Amino acid sequence: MTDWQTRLRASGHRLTPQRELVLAAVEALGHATPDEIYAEVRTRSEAINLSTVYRTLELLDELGLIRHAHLTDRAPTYHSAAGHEHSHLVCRGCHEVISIGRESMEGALTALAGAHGFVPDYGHLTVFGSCSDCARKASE
Amino acid sequence: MTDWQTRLRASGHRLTPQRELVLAAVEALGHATPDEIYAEVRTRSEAINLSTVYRTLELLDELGLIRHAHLTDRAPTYHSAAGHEHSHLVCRGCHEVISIGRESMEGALTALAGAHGFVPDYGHLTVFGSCSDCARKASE
DNA sequence: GTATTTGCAAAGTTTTTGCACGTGG
DNA sequence: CCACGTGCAAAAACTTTGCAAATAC
Repeated sequence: MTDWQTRLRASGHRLTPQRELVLAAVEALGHATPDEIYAEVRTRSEAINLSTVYRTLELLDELGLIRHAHLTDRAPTYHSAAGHEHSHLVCRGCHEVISIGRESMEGALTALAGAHGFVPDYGHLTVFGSCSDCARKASE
Repeated sequence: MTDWQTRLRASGHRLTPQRELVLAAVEALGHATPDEIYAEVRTRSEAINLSTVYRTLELLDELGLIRHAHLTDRAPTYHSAAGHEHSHLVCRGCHEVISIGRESMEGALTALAGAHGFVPDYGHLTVFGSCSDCARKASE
């Protein structure tokens, strides 16, 4: 039995095809909105509804099997929690997304956060700004 | 003529009572959602519509007269750009908001961001996590 | 068998848009 | 005057919810 199956059962939830499909779609897509995940699942099977996608994402997020971050000012995006935990730098100009390993971001923020007794959620952290190209264009 | 009036005119926009009211409400409220700003303005005058609040907030944000950040997973909140630029630490447990001066956050992130040629928007940055109280409760 | 989960449809929330009227410069 | 801005109402985008039928275990 794989880890996600174990975790679902251990928390008193059931293994359903829909949950497996949603989890697979999130892992396949990298960073995706609920709508994109729904579309991806639909290409593989008709057997799912958008509300189920929302409910499933919420559940998988609670269980820590996936994570979400806010890569735009609007929709949340979900990604696998299987890989390394990471933060994001997002360019407002070109929407480039740079992933930063947790260790790097933790190294940068630990002292500041610690001074306030605060424990950051690195996997959820998104820093908006400008990438080098867009910063250069803006200053010209 | 005050600064905000100058900036509006200089960018080819007009001085209207609605814009003055929205700006005053944002400065009075600290951190507020569009809805809260609308409610605040309504207590002072009937002469405004919710769509105008949205359009005005967008304009004032573009002009740099106000700023917005995401203090919850949902609604954006607007605040004055007149005070010192700052980032936020937000506790997921109790929703406490800790403001961090730009200099402190910049000190923490400069090296990391610079390594990627990235220029962070400190005034928009929100770090979610747990405050000391909630972190302690969670670990018990 | 039965408690959980899903599909469906409907409603809720938040934000945007088109257009005629109003108004600042 | 007249281009810009506003109110209004409608729609769009996104998410949640109630309930009966389906299903994991």
